[in-house]
Amino acid sequence: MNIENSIISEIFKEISFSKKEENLIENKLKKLDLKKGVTILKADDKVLNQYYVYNGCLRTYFIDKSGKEHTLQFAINDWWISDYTAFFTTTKAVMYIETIEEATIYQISKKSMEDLFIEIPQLETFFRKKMEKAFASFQKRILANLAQSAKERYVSFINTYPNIEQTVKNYHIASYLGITTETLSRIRKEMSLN
Amino acid sequence: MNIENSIISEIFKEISFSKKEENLIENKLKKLDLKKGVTILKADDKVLNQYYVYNGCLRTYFIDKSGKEHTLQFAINDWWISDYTAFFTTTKAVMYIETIEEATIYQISKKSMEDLFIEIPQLETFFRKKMEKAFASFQKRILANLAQSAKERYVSFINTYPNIEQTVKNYHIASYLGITTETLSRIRKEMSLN
DNA sequence: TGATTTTATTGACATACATCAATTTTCAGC
DNA sequence: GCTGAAAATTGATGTATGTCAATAAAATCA
Repeated sequence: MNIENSIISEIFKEISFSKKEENLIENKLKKLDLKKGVTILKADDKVLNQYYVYNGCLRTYFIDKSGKEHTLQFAINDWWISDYTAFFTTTKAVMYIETIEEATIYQISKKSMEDLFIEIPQLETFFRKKMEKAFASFQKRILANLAQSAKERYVSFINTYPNIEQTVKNYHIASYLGITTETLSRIRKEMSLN
Repeated sequence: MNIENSIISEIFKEISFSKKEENLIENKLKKLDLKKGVTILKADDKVLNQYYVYNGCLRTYFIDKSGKEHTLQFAINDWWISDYTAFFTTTKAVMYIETIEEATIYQISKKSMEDLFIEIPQLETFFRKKMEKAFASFQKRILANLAQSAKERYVSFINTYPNIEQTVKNYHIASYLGITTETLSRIRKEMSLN
């Protein structure tokens, strides 16, 4: 088993492929080694790819009309990342994607995915299930925004991503939670007192 | 073509089925005629089904620990509705679903869907694409909550659902936008002055 | 290691929105 | 059309979080 095949079985660990299928997939994946602070997608770009994070950390963010950044998602090992709205609807990106630390990712194009879905139907099921999970986590996030205070959201954030504070800046977390860095700082202080 | 088949071609209008396939689907769908104010799903219920809204209006909402309701979604003609997080993960509901006005809906179970996906692969594609759209609208909603004021969110709400104000109560809209009815009332007043 | 830049913290004050209580308006059922 | 209940509005006031400015701490790099 060569390196690429072991990656394939790592990415799609739920599925076992024939040698032929593995080769098919292998030809569609492109490995990218990225330094910290690299932007791989900008607003208005065409969104042709999604990315599998092998290691490192990336984030997607949105810049609103007043110039403020809002983090939609962090992606670490074994997560998929893209501007999915644009990716699915074949419209232009509204999001930016950047590496927060050095990262190795695998790129796959929409076209390749559609081809693969025809050749290997289990892949469609695989991505449908990934989508279902991502959908569920977005739902949870919407409910959290509606029902919880900034402090409560911060607490569930650090429970959900226990090690992420070593990697990401406070202003990334604040922009994910929908608060300012000052407010986050005050919440952290208050928590450290109790 | 009997009544049921015309419903099937209405629900799955993008797909053309063989007679045999139509019969397969027909046997999995159950029609429900519901009065206004009927709850079809409660928190802690097992979520075995999703529902296609033929007409009328429903909403899914969440009750937080302080007893407040938060509307996640409205569903009108040609929308699918369920507590998807629970539906996908086969866990218990956290959401409630109720009719806001008289409605006709079609129920399909998770088990039936899985069976149908094997028999009719285009159905898996159909639902994957529905899921992608729903995912995109959730993403939009998260970004709106992060980036927009209550007034801006209200304006985009009435643009997205232009006729819904005739059907739903202000407190439904407020609970969808994450504000109180009083604040919504003040926003409406302010808008009527300009 | 020290210099410089980036990030985080703190304080004073502003503001959007919530809360509570009192009306007013709308709606449903008779 | 009348009556009571539900929904919406309004006013007074409270609070969580934002904004702006200053400083402190941490990270980067020559």
